[in-house]
Order: sequence, then C-alpha cells, then structure tokens
Amino acid sequence: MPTPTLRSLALELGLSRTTLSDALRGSPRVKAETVARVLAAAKAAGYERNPLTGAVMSQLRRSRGQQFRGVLAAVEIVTADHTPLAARYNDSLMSGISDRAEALGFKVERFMIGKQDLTLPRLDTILHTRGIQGLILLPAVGFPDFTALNWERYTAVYADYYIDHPRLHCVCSDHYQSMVALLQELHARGYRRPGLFMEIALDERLQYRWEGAFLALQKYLPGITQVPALQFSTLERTEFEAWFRKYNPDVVMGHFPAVMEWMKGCGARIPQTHAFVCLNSLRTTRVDECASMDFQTPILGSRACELVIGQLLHNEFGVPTKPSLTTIPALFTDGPTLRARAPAEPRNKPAVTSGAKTR
Amino acid sequence: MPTPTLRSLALELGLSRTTLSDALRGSPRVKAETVARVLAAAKAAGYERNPLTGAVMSQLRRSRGQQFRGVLAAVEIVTADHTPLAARYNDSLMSGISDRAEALGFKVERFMIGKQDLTLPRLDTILHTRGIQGLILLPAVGFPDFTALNWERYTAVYADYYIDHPRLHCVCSDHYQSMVALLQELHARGYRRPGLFMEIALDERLQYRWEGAFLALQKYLPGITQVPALQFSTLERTEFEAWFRKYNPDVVMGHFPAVMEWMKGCGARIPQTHAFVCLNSLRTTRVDECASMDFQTPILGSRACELVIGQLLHNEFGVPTKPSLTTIPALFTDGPTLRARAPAEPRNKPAVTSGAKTR
DNA sequence: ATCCAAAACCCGGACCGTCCGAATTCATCC
DNA sequence: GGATGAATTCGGACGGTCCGGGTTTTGGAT
Repeated sequence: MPTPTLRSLALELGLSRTTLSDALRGSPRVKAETVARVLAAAKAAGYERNPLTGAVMSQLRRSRGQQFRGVLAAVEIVTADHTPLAARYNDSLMSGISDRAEALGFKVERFMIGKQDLTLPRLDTILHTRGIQGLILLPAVGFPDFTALNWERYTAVYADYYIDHPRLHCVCSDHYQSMVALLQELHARGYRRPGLFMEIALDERLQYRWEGAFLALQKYLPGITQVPALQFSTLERTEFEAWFRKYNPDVVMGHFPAVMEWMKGCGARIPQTHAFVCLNSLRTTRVDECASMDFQTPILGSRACELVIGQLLHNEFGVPTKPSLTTIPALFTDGPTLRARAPAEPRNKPAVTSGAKTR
Repeated sequence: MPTPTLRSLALELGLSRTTLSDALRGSPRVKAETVARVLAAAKAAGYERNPLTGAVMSQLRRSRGQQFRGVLAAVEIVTADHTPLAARYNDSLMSGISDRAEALGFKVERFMIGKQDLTLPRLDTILHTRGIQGLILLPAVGFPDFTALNWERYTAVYADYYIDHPRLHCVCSDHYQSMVALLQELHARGYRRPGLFMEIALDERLQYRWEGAFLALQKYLPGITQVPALQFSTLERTEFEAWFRKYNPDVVMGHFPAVMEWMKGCGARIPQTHAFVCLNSLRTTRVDECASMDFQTPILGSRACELVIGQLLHNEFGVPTKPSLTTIPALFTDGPTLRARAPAEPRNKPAVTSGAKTR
C-alpha cells in the first residue's frame, strides 16, 4: 500500500484536503479538537508532512498572482538628541530596505516612535490591526527597549550591533574587520605610524571594536610605531593638537574630517607629509573630501530586509532563541588625502616614513 | 507585470506547458529547434527555472508519497595535519547541520576532499550528476581554496571566519564578543588581573579577535591591572611558568587546560587563589574539568544550514556579490575553576586580589 | 505515386500541498 | 425571531511534473 496523501487521508476522515493541510501545520483556522483527530489519524496512517515540499508549494502559491505580498514596518525611536547624522544613516538604510523589499514583493512603511504621540503600545495596536508582522528596527540612540510590543506576533531584525530588549537578530557593519582592512591597506601604502582618535561613547557602544582592532594590529603589523589612541568625550582643538604634535602620526583615522584643518595648522601637508582617513563616509560633506570607510548602509538595509522576509516566509515569529549577528565589512574608499599604493613590486622601495616635524 | 509561468509562456509561444517544461529541462522528447526557440523566449520574458521546485515536483509526481528530501553536501578538506580537535569541531557542526536539515526536509551528505582520491574536480562532477546544489563548507586548516568548483551551479556557506577563494557568506562564532562577555563576567566576579595565553597562528587566523578584545577591555574595565598576553607558537612549560610567576594573573584564559597543572606547580590553588577558563570547551576532556567558552557549534551548523536552504529556495546561485558574516556569541559555561559570582550587592566586598606569591 | 509502419514530436489529464476567498455552522445579542 | 459576527470548514485555482496517447513526419517497399 502506497503512503497516503492529503486527499486520501481527508476522504477517510470525511474532511477536506484543505482542512487536513491546515491542521497538520497547526493553523489557528482549524478547531483544536479536529487538529487532534487529524494528527492521530495521520500518525496511524503513517503520513508524514514533508517540510521541503511544503516550503516549495507555499512559495509557489504565494508568489504568483498579484504583486502585493505584504507590508513591513521600519520602526525608529526618535528622541530629542536625534542627530542629523543618525537621520542620514537611517535614511540611507531605508533606501536599501525599500529597494530590496520592493524586489521581493513587499512594501515598507516607516514609523517613528516619539513623533505625533506615537508610543510603542499604540504602534502595537496599529501593526496588529493592519496585519503587519515583519519589523525592521532602525538604530536608536543608546540602548533601546522594544519589549512593550507583543512579540509573539512579530518577527524582527535590529539594524545595529546589539539589542537586549528583546534579544533579536542584528545586522550591522563589521567595524573590527573594517579597521583591520583599513590598517592593512595603510600599511601596504607605507604608513607606519597610524593614529586613531575616537569618541569614547561611540566606541563603547561598539564594545571598543574600533580600538580593539587598532590595538591588536598595531602590535602585529611589521614595522609599526605605536601611537596611543586619542580618547575624548568632546573633541577639543588644543587636545588634538597636543596629541598630534607629540606623537606625529603619519596617518590619522577618526570620524571628523574637520581635524584636517587642525593638522594643517600644525604644519602638515596632506597628503604629502601626513594623511587622513574618515572612519564613516557619511560624516564627509563631499564625495572627494577624503579617503573614508563606506559602511554600505543600503546593503545592510537590504540584508536586514532579506532576513525578515525569510523568517516571514518560514512562519517564524517571536524572539529568536539564539540571536545572531550578521555583518558586512565596510568598503575602503580611496581619496585625495592618501598617498597612492606603491605600484607593482612590493618590497623594493620601502615606503618613506614621513619625517615632517613641525616646529 | 507578474513573473511569467510555464503556462503563460506556453500560450505566448503557441505551445503547451508540457512542451515548455520538457524543453527547459533539455528532454530529448522535444525537437532541438523548438528547444532553442523556447530558451530564447524564456530568457526574453525573464523566466527562471527553480531547480529545487522542479525536483520536489518530480519526486512528488513520480513516487506518490515516498518521502523526497533535498540533498545538501557538507564538504571538508582533509589534510595530513588534520587534528583530532578539528575532527571533533566538524563532527559537532555536522550534528547541528544534519538536525536542522532534516527538520527542513533535507538530507546531508559529507564529502572529504583528500580521502580516497576525492579531488575538487571529481567532487564537482559527482555533485553535478547527483543534482546537489547546496553546499556547506566545513572549516579547513589554513586558507582553503574551492575555486576549482563550477560556482554558478552552487550556493554555499563557509562555516568559519573568512574565505577568499571564493568569497562566500560565512557563519562563525563571535570570538570578539565572546572575549568581551567573558572578561565582563570575570570582572563581575572580582578578578582584576586577567591573563591570556594564545597560540599565535590560531589568533592570526581570527585576525587577532581574541587579543583585540582583550587589549581593549583591559584598558576600559575599571580597576584592571594589565597583564601582557603570552604569545607562543608551541606552548612550553618553562615559558608559561616564567610568565605566570612574573605577572601573577589571578585568572588565566587560554586554550589548553593542561596549564592548570603547571599553575599548581607554581603554588597556585584553583579556584582559591587563582582561576582558569578554557577558551574552547571542545578542548576540555571532561564536562566539569573547568569553566569554559562553549562555541555552540551545533547552533552554528544549524544556522549555516538555514542560510543555504534559504538561498536554495530563493533560487540564488553562484558567489554572492556582497559576502556577509553571521556570528553567534559563545556561551560562558561556569565550572569549578572559578570563584562564584558575588551574591546580591556588587560593591560591598571589593574582591581580593590574590596575593599568592610562589617562592 | 502510393501505402503503411515506425519514429519523432507534441499535447491533455491527473496529481501533489498550499493559499485565498467564500460558504457553512454556531453562538450571541437585540 | 432575526440579525450580526465569529469560528470553522470547504472549493477553486495554482505550477511543474510524469505518463499515456494523440498527430505529424519520415522513409522504405511496392
């Protein structure tokens, strides 16, 4: 006797194949008692659901027909100290999210908690009534708390390093890897005294991934002269100049392109004697202002989108048992504030360490 | 305009859906000239065959009920210096992979390059003839090269930090985050002189993520006395003892539980005066031998599996344009080699820095 | 030229499990 | 009693496959 099919089993039970299918997948459309009956009968008959077949069928059935498949929500907590940079970052993420969502047949709506009296509980009811189940949480200042939402209804991804309330899957740039790649590139160009300045609060949020990579590679790249990182809570000119004069780094890495003026004030000529790399291209004002690290936020957004949609298609809701972090390394973007890479032969001309002492 | 289907395309061409289906699969039942016409039209209309859907349909149609399962390949490069630890690691990954694959309707077959004359080109033909398209590459010593495979046929994930040939999505433990979490835990238990010993080659492979996190947190955790990390290419007792005596770390972190004996030889009592944490629980011989970091390899495996299957279902083949890294932090596992966490009040009893000087 | 069998080519039917909207049943409240 | 709405079940349509059966073409013998 061949293994039973949904239809044969349904006939035996006096139900329709649809009810069987729904029951076996635990759909709330079927009465609990019926579900139990179906499960018992299926077991007795040796019927086993094939999840792969199910997934394929589901995808097939769902994707065809009209374009419209669903709506995702991009949620953002807007506070008073929401900087223009954060806004730019989130807008950039959004463009990637929207594009990818559209390509996969989804629409995206953006919600801003804190604006127009929109609170989390209110958002919860809005999402519920609208039937929105896929969420992308945009980065928020500090350590945001989204526990007020009714999480068993949603599947979500946080578009930043780490979130604890609740613990969701995250998508973010790989700052450690980015710093490693940058230092290797600078090393290949002959720089031997890399210097880093960094806002403490910023790196703390990233668990010191910028500086961790900096410290480790300073130690292991050959021929490096170690320059201690400059830490600050607000960047002061005098402080920076003192650090710059004291250690004379041949390349300065940090978030604020404005320091290039200060470097020049100390007698540096860029890129002849000293160099600068901005650690976040969104902080630059012009494209060719300086070499920089491009976080590729649109790609991060699109990846976040894929994750959420993947979970939606697999009917996975709620807070994940094992949250994961998905990262993409930043892209090094060359610029006029750096020497070009030495051509062809690598070891012939050992790059000249800049000896420009000011004063 | 919705994506075309076999039927809509057939209508357009004045053929039947069956002919289209046969033609696209290269069946000899269809005239060569017709096949060419169909292929051209399909390309023009943007129709893409999903081989997985095809396989499911086929098995469904052919052997009614007989459970069909998709097949994934787990590929591993076995070299002479394949250590028992690497074997354990991969076996552990495999268990997670197999479980998750089964739950999603797939079977997994393991291939070992290097054994029984299995070369990459030969594997390529085997996979091709068997119609296997989803690959999970298990970690290999050094920097493996899989470019010999015909990549436009496959979709794959590498189960380690980073792969360059070709550049695939990766799934791996988050060593940086793991070290951060561990140091915070140790700090909370009152340890103030954490010491790290590390095989250079091992950390280099991870771009110094262990030591990067160690260096950064040494700097930023309050009240820490910095102990320089002990680097080695092969661990020597005399070297370790010299380091241990000189810096007297109150907790030692590293990969080899064997050093506990050496510590005792220097007069340390564990956990009364000194402590030890193994950075990889797979290196321990007994479960309760010592506190350790558990990489949760089965979970890593299951996540890798999900990624591959997701891409299969979405009909995505070839090398990804933007490879990403998915990480999961290791789980701290308490053990008898550590003091218990101070109960309730955090700051009342400042943890006593061990003063056990030997000799 | 004519015939006919065989080969080449193409098509319709039936099928799987799923999704969606509609139909049916059941409980509840004026 | 009738209307409203929720709970539950059902029917139709779907896409890609295999199989058996059509229809056209080929080619050799008369």
